[in-house]
Amino acid sequence: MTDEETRNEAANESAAQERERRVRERIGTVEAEESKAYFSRELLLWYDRSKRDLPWRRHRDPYFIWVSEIMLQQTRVDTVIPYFNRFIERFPTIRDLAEAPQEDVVKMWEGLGYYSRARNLQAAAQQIVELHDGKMPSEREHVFALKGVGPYTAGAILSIAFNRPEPAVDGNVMRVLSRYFLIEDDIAKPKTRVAMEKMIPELIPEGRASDFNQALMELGALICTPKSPHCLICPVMEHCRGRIEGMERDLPIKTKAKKPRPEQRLGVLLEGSGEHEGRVLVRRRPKTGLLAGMWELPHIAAGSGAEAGDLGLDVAQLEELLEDRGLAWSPMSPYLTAEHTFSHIHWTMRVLIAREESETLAHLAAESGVPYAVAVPEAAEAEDELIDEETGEEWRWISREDMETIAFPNLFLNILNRYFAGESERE
DNA sequence: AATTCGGGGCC
DNA sequence: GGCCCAGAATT
Repeated sequence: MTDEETRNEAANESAAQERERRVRERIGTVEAEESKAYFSRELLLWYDRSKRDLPWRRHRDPYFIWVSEIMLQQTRVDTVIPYFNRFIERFPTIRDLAEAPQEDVVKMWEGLGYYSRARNLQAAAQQIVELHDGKMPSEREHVFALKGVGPYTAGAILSIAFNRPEPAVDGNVMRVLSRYFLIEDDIAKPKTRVAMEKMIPELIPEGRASDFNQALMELGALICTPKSPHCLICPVMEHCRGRIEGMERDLPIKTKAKKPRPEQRLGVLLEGSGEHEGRVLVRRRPKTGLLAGMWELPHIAAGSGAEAGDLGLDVAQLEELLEDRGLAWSPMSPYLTAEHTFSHIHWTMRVLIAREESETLAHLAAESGVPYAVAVPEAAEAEDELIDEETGEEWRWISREDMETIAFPNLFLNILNRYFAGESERE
């Protein structure tokens, strides 16, 4: 074999390898394309026969879609359904929502959590009335400009209500995509969501954006569930790389959240007497921060640092809070202890109970040396309502009937409902 | 990019 | 008891 022949041979060889590489690449591409087309096709077929009958799916009213999507943020479908029905009954149109008192809107949200969602929802309704004649806009920038509407919700409204081929990537979608395409990026990172949003438009079949995005989430909710996905009945299991590689239980990859920091709180349920008979003292939280603007029983941060565990010091501090309001009361006794976990804080709430004493009785008791009248306010100007315009903090004596109009977070809602129901559970 | 916003259901 | 959920706003 001459040198030239050898070179030709080598050239042919490398050309053949090159052809084969291209063929493989093409097959890979074809497989990838078929895998995508298969995914979209089978997912839609499955959705058409399996979709749930949900209240907001009975009409394609952008207002209903919008309200449902806000409620569904970090919240399960089963939890949302009764809230959605009550909300739409109370506020049937965007204009009704825009014109309602804010307390009514928050009251309808009571127990759902993330209460800024309710305030933002109403603020956005007012935006829509002012800027869009009370009708939900269908342009991306206008939808995105609404308060409380981020990348997911904007995409959900545009695709579900207006059938626009926009991505609506939530936790469900990231879980499904990470398994089907075996994507090992950390879904806790924003850039992973952005990358997945880029994948969506080419997966959406022509004219089926609304159904496709809902189908993706429906699959995540019903089949491709977090812990043990139901691969055997999954409509796209044949080409799911996560399942094929045996990785379905390891995906998606998500860095762990920190656990909530513990906080001890000491609260008081003060029963009114005299003109406050049958009422209970409550306080409205500042309009920013945790549980902003919600009502609660008065409470303080208890035992931190060196004084941890010294209930006496905590009680003294709690009493000072009431004295500042010009109040007097009979001795406090343990009432109950409740736990409550937020996403970033864990409360252990000890609640004491006491009965209001009129100023006169308190004075008399003090003068006569009766031991249980523990506080005599110097400047007793106990008004029924005290409002701090600066912070939004407010105090009020409320009756059982007031429970129907002012909004409490679940922790206090449960305590007060039990109290007004007449149960007397003591520690 | 990290933290702050609730609450409940499930394993 | 940890994890997750049809996330957005703020820092």
